[in-house]
Amino acid sequence: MSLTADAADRPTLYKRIRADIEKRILTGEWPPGHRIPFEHELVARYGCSRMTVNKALSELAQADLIERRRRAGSFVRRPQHQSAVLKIADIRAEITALGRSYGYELIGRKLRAATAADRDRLGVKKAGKVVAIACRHSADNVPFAVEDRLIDLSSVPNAATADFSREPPGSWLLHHVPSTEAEHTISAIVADDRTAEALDIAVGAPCLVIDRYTWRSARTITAVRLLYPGDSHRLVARFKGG
Amino acid sequence: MSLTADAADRPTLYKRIRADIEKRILTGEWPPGHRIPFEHELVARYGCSRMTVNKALSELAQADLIERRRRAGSFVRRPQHQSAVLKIADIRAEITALGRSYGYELIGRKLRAATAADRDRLGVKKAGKVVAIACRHSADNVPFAVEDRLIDLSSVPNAATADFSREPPGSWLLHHVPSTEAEHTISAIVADDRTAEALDIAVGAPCLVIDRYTWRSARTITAVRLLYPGDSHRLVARFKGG
DNA sequence: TTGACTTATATGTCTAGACATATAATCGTA
DNA sequence: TACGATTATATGTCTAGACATATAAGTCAA
Repeated sequence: MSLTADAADRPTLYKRIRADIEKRILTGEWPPGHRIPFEHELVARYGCSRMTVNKALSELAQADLIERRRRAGSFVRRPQHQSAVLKIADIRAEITALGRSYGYELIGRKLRAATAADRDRLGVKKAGKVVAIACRHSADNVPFAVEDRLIDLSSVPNAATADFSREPPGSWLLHHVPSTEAEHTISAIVADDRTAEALDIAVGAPCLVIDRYTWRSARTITAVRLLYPGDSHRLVARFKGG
Repeated sequence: MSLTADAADRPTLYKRIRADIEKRILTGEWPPGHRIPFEHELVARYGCSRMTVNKALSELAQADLIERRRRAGSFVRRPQHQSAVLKIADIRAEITALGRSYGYELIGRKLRAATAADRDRLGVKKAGKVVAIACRHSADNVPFAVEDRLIDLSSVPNAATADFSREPPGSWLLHHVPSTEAEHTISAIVADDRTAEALDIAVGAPCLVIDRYTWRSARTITAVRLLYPGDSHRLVARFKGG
């Protein structure tokens, strides 16, 4: 009765159930640890089948807002201790998203047998060939970031002949290597002579550093270090809920 | 037949379907844009009901791995342009997770009517009272981060009388204010005299800066700036899939 | 008190249907 | 050719059941 009669064009039922519960959690009405009603109670309250409330609760569980325990019930999870999520975008996308013009410039490219330092950076043990690339990204013709990259040719042989003078290696890899996993490390340094010159900032000025290490099913692909002027560049992360 | 007879103790069917598809996407066998089999085809292939394959596909859609379009089918989504997720943990948790001892020290606390600068920092227009707190976190008795925080008392009146000499304001807020939203900005600066002294580093040394602005349903709660020694502290972000 | 066994129950998964709905494709018409 | 109406179809949601399974709680004996 409540389904078609007075529903008008509200969201679907399971979404409304999910939103109802989410709201109570987010407002603190149901604090962490609180047991939310059993499925059969929600079935009675909303006058629907169990599959419908189950779908709502499953999605809340997937979003880590609640924890479900057999025989015991479903419980509001305690917040993940002020954790947040930061999106590190592709540089070109980042710049164009700001409505600025993107510029790219290859500084240097070398093909060589991996040195001990290279192997260390890539986290591989065996010797092999690598491409080392240095390049610069700019926004509205102002240096935006300098990139220092190593690509493992044993994983990406095509990279040996790729033309990085026009296409940034990041974009190239994105289009030539299927989905990968990556680990980022963010830190801060002060600019040395070379960095200062490349970024057109003062020696000793602060720089934000992003080190990204990328692999694909246990095979190292690439290691890259990005340097941004620390006072002008900012990474923004938003966090919502639980 | 295939369910109980030869299944042994493999994962449940819908999970297996989801994993099968996910694998093909991640290995590149089904590249971005590829149309994955229709539900009724998967029903035939796995010999199950449509609800089962629907559950698998719905979860893949929720994870942004595929896009579902009515009448057209389900398609592999193109990767989210090298975006990543970074967890910014609570400092105490961060330190104890590293197996180091956590130390906390209140440097200063002031209750005052909000100055123009305070209001700007909190993003509020009306005048009101605020608490300004300066404190320091340490790991194994070595300075780990200095914190400079502003709490809006019109949103959190209790904070006026809270004892921040033993409990860090971050933990206190976590326990006294229900779920909030936050925005983080990460940048780099060089240490000035005061910062250098507080962190026991050299003047001019690089520092990682996290500015966090927290609100709750359109009400500002707190604004905090955390300064970390840039060469020793690192934020690590992992990225998987897509 | 402790440990082993039993039972009750909430969640987990699944089915074989149903109708709703957005939209790609087709067809007819101006 | 271009546009508007129609149709076919894949997904979206939902039902009223079913059995599986982990486990909290109760029971009983050592």
